[in-house]
Amino acid sequence: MSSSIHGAGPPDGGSGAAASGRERVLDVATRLFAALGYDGTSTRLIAEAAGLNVATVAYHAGGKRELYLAVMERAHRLEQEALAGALAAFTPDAAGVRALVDGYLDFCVAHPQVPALWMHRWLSDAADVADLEARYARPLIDTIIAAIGPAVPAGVDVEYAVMTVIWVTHGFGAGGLPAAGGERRRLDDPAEVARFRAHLHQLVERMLGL
Amino acid sequence: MSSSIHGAGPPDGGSGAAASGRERVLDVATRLFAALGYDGTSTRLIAEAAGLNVATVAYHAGGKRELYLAVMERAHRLEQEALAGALAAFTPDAAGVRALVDGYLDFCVAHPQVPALWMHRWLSDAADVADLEARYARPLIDTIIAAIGPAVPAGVDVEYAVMTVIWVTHGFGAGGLPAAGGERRRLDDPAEVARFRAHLHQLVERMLGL
DNA sequence: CCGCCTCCGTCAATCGTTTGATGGAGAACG
DNA sequence: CGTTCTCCATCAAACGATTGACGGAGGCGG
Repeated sequence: MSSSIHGAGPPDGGSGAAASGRERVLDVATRLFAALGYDGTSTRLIAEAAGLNVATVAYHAGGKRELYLAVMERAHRLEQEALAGALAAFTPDAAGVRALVDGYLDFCVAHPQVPALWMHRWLSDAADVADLEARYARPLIDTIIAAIGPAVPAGVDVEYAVMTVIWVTHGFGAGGLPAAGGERRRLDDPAEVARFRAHLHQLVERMLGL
Repeated sequence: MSSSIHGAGPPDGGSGAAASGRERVLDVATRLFAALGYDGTSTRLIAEAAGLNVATVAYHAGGKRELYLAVMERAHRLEQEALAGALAAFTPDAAGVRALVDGYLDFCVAHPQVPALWMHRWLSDAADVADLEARYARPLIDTIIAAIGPAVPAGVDVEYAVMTVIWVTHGFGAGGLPAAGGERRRLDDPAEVARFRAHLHQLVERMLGL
């Protein structure tokens, strides 16, 4: 009976309005889920961070699980669009691969929650999360493989090569380089990003023999 | 003490060893924390899986947080000892680096919870976890850097090169290669491990120019 | 007897969710 | 015009369930 609430739902289709209502809930939830994980984030915390009541969050999101899946879905779609844009100008040579890798790193810098969300999903065994992976992550990987295939010489495992770039980029984006004092150097430090970018360039070039 | 920690003991692959008391609690908690994360694991679930009462778990472990830190500490020490053993026979050349990488992958195969525990720690911002990282993870990284330094040519970022191997290996160990159906191919599939090993060999050789 | 281990019962706190009610923005109607 | 009615978004309060933790009692080998 209560699930009809989501069906009638927020009519805020136009993205012109300021972040309010469901949009604000989604934004706050994205940040919290990325930082604390699913189990570590409570609906009350989301509500408090959004300046709303617990019931209002449930009203807009339909429930914690639905909210989490909506957050993941939006993040994946964002990533998908960024990749599509980068692939539109792709050429199967060294420069093209470098631009593609650069684009993905830029995307992670612009949307720092994505690597963390992906990593949390990575550690989950839930069925609905696996479904999300089959519908978004796997096609994304396949798209990249199909595109860069012509630029990769024989003898290289293209699938694991793509996964290598993703794993390394997400490792840096979500965790960063652990420094001596216990702090981390990651996406919010431009100098560190530049250093990692140089490493990533060299890594991809040598891995693919370009 | 800690006889089962050393390599001579059971490879803790999964068959419930008949350890009792604190040892059993630690084993069960390791498996659950790795699979479900800290927030996703309840003390009652640990107790049930260990065939003990909730209060008994608390008696042996002192509390959930202490139990988690003890699990992490033991896992890190395990890793540290494995690394020390591998570094004892290390030679600063291509064969030595390959053997080192092989040894770490073997360790992750023998102790499949470690990559997942690492990844969960990677995503945490807790102070005691950061302390754990400063006391174990960072020294481990530094040890590897100091050892392989002579084998790495100029122009390669040794720190990120080491992190690359760790990120990729843990990415494969904890998450695996996402297949089309939503399932994953990871450490429990020997054929997939062999395929990943080949990729890892090639990756390290080319990355380091060996 | 004591010391170690285990369990039962219970606690306050927090979890995700639901309910009933409130105020406001429009549409419908007179 | 004013009045009435209907949504929509929000809230305070409470629900049952579960969380981590604790005190105290019982068993048991010494």
